[in-house]
Amino acid sequence: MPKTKSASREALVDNAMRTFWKNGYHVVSMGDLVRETGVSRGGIYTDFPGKQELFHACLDRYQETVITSLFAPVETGEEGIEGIRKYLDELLSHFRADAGFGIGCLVGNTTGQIDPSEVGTLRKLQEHFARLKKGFVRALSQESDRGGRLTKAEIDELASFAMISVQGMWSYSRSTTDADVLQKFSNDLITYLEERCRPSRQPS
Amino acid sequence: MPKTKSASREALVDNAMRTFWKNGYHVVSMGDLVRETGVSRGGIYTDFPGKQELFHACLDRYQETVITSLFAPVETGEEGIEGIRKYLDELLSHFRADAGFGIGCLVGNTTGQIDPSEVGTLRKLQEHFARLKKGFVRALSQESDRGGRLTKAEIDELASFAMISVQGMWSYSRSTTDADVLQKFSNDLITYLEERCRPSRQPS
DNA sequence: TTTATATTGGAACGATCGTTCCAGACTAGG
DNA sequence: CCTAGTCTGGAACGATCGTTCCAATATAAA
Repeated sequence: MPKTKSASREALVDNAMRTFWKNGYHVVSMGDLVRETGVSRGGIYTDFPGKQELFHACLDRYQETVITSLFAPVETGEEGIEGIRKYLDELLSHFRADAGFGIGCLVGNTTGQIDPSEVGTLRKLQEHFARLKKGFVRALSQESDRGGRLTKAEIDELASFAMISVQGMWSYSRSTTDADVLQKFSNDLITYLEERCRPSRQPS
Repeated sequence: MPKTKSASREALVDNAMRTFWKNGYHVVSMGDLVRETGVSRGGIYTDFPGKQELFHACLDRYQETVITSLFAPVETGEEGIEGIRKYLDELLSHFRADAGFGIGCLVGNTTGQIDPSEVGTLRKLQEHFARLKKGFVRALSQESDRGGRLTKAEIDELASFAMISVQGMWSYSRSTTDADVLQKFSNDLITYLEERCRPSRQPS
């Protein structure tokens, strides 16, 4: 029983993920996927029951590869807010590498076009946001342990703030070519997080 | 020559706007629009050359009605950051009124599914973001004149930060039913803006 | 009422959608 | 060589898309 799959089959999900990422689920046709992945219609349908299941696999792959890589400084690092800064710097260098309009975040893009009744997709989006928030909680806790005095509730709230703000940054990146604005946004966010974590600040 | 258009024709763009807003441009079919607007196919095509032009009219209507109303405390008020707070409060009450998943911002949702080569649509999105930023610049300038010491560049940067963050808030509102998280986000954003505007804060 | 215009609802068009199917090409082992 | 299993490329399906068209209907002016 020959098991060797062709090279194109190995990259099926990766290439499909990029296509969905750039153009959006509903715009991408099976013909587009055949062209962009180099896999025939028959090949795609032997691996996946349909377009939606392939898309779900792309969302999973997005988590396993893109997010795991980019989010590592926050998710597995030990540097507190500095890890968040490194995460944002990586996002910005990706944007600059595109040299034009960004493609945003696959999950964020999907959020704006999802029917809430598609619970399967919706849950994947929610898991993504929960993952980001958890990472921020982790990094902010490290920072707080280093001398801050934030309560768990305050850390939780601040992590949500960071997650939602970054969501906006990636949404906006799809309609601008100005890397400076995104860079300054990143700087401001880090500034805010640092101020909130520093014990020096005292409300009257 | 009878000029009176039927009541349904008057509301054509309004109802189409809500349908696009909730479900997204590519998901909404002409059949959906006929059902949701109560206007016949023929009627729609006498008023607009096609689906895309109707959508553009919806984006314009969104600016004229929704944004003009919600953004008024920022855009025409004289209350500085307090105007921004009122704007965010209105957004939140709209979200709570939906009692479920929010529908986000029509422009934000479109951002995630637009092909950058559709320059007509893209420019409308950019004009929206520019409008929001301009409003925030206005409100922050009022606040700064009231005793702050921000430079024009700092105000500009802070306005961009607010615009992008709010964008994230609305994107996230489509995948959550938790109004508290959005409320806290709003509070945090206002807190940050106030801190930056207050002259009392001195970097070492 | 008659006449002219506005609007409807639905049939119908070609294009394209997601999906199915399969004859032929390819690959590896005997 | 032959055989068995895998994959391709494209034809073809029914459904639905945006769009066009028009006979029938409703409306308002004369």
